[in-house]
Amino acid sequence: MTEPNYWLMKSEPNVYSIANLQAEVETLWDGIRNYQARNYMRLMNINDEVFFYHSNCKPPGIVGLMKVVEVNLVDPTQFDQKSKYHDPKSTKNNPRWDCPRLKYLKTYKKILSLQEISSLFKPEELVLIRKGNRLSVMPILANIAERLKCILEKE
DNA sequence: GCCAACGTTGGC
DNA sequence: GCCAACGTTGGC
Repeated sequence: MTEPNYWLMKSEPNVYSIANLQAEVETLWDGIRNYQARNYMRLMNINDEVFFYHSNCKPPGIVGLMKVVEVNLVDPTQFDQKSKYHDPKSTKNNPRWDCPRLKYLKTYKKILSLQEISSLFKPEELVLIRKGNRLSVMPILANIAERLKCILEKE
């Protein structure tokens, strides 16, 4: 089995932050409208671990850890006419968008900034630091995930 | 605000 | 299927 067990997901903290997740404990990771990101979410398994990345803030970086608790749930926002994620082409019988439910595990004491990540890893090791990467969900190889956790958990 | 790197749309 | 035009993400 070469299926990935670790992931990284981006969110803008002014929209949904690690503190919001900590307060909620669990959340449906809805609103993803990119097919590649959706397809990665479809590969997720229960108990996979997910790094929480704050984007579009200063500094951007990894701030916490989550766990997958449910997979392949229909994203309800696609049917919500008031939602910015409403998709008129999606039907109840054939929904286009689905998502996992994620559970809060921890907030790291210190953010691991994109700048630090870029200095510690090579672009071929992490999709995140490849130039122009716009994916909001991406797989992390197990050995890279272990290195990330080591760095994040010390101090 | 700029721009790189895609993704999406729609005419043909 | 091609491709031009346009939209989006997100770091800087």
